[in-house]
Amino acid sequence: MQKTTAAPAKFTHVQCGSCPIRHRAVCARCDTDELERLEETKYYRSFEAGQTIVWSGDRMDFVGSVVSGIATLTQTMEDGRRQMVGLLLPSDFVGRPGRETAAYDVVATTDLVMCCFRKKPFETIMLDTPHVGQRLLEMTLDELDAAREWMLLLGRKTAREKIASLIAIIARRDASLKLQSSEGRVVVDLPLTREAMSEYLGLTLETVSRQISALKRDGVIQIEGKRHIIIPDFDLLIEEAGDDSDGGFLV
Amino acid sequence: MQKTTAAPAKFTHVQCGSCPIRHRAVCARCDTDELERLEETKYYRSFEAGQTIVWSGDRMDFVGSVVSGIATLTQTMEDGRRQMVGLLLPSDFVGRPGRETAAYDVVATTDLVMCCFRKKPFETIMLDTPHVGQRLLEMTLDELDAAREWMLLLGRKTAREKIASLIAIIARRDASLKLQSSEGRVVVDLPLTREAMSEYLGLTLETVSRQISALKRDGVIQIEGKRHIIIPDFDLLIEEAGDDSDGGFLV
DNA sequence: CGATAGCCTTGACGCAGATCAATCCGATGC
DNA sequence: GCATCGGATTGATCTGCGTCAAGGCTATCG
Repeated sequence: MQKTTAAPAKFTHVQCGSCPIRHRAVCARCDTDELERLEETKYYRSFEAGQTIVWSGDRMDFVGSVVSGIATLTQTMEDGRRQMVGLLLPSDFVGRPGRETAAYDVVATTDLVMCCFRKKPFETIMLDTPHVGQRLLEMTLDELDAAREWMLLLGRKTAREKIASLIAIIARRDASLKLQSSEGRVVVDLPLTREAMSEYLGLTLETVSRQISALKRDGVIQIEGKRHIIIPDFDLLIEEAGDDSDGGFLV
Repeated sequence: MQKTTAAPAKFTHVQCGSCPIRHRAVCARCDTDELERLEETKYYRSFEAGQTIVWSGDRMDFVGSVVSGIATLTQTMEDGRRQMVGLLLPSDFVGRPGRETAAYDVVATTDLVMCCFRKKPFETIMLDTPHVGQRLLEMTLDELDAAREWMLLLGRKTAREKIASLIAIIARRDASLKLQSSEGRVVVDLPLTREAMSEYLGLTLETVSRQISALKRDGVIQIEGKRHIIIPDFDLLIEEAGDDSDGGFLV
């Protein structure tokens, strides 16, 4: 057993880059064997596009993070109205330590790979290894900020603004993963169906479709096929989104 | 200097019952002097109804929790549209450790007392004293759940359902503080103006007013004055709220 | 090749909630 | 007493988005 000492090293103990554990790379305080214990319980799971990972209310005995693909968290009312409340892109975390059952439907909207830990051992590690909890707190605070931005969108934005916002959000997340902006012009592949977009935005899918057509007609975006979108002027899109958050492409 | 040992004791080191520190009561691992260091930086602040505590974007060098009164977090778009994104009742926490400036307008909607800590020392304590971070993680996860419930409300509920939901939410929070339910019949004092309610719900204040009148007309609620509400049958209110979450009065 | 299925688009129409405007009610001050 | 002011109510009208319905595009399969 050895202590890792001193300066932040470019060193990732856990190969999967998306886990909260990743943060160890800049933590000089944790024992290797604590992470090793966690490693033991780690496993990967794959899901097909459209597959439901857990239903709201069902037992959920793992936590984990998305390695590749897209998943969504969705709430459903008795009469079937659905609202997406979480969009999980690669590196996002799912699962609440300390909760037995899922609070939302978790659905893979594309083919998906997740990196999972069984919940019990994960909770133990969290208690023993402060920086894991600290990392998780950071991530949760980020989620909360995103949720609040999302609330503004749901409560006050028009359909057109909602669509523009969603495209911008995905473009930004996309770019922060695989840097590809070339001054103003940005390209995105929407990873969501029109229906999924409508569940994200609190609209119907017809309205989503109409507004996308409108943005296209007005030259704010160009479309190839159904999902491939070219944004000639990102600042213009941001303007359409009615966003007061700083308009830069990379925040 | 002494270690607190062994079993969870009914013991609150910090008199203010609302701090994240409160959790120490059931933590056997922290040094008293760590908390004492924190105590040193603790101070109380009072605000008058209507006073803005910080503006979005301004420097915010403290964190803290509400002791008494109500505060709100609100986002504003350039053209003035406003959406509330946080409702802070007694015991709720404000402020993100690690962030320099406020991300939202924080406004006292009633006379308010807050228990504050300067941010820097608080962050230090958080690093040194794991259970404080753990408690904060729990609280943040609760906030996130609340935000997601709120998103369902904003995205999919009708005006009538939104009003019923808000009344139920406040009644529940109220009751969990000062137990006062008497089987079915519940009494609440709304701590918000119609305008604040409209900012919470993503509606106009006229619609709020109309829907409250409608619920009154239909016997779902009774009203004395402007703000004092009697709910003859809480289950009926829950039904009006379209809530799938378990309908019990105390969750 | 045509048939089926999933996803998307477009049109016609109706309604929930926004907007604009007038009035009311209770508290506070002179 | 009356005037003022902030909050709340109520009415009349307008409109953005939902609803219902028809049809198009592309991929997959027989």
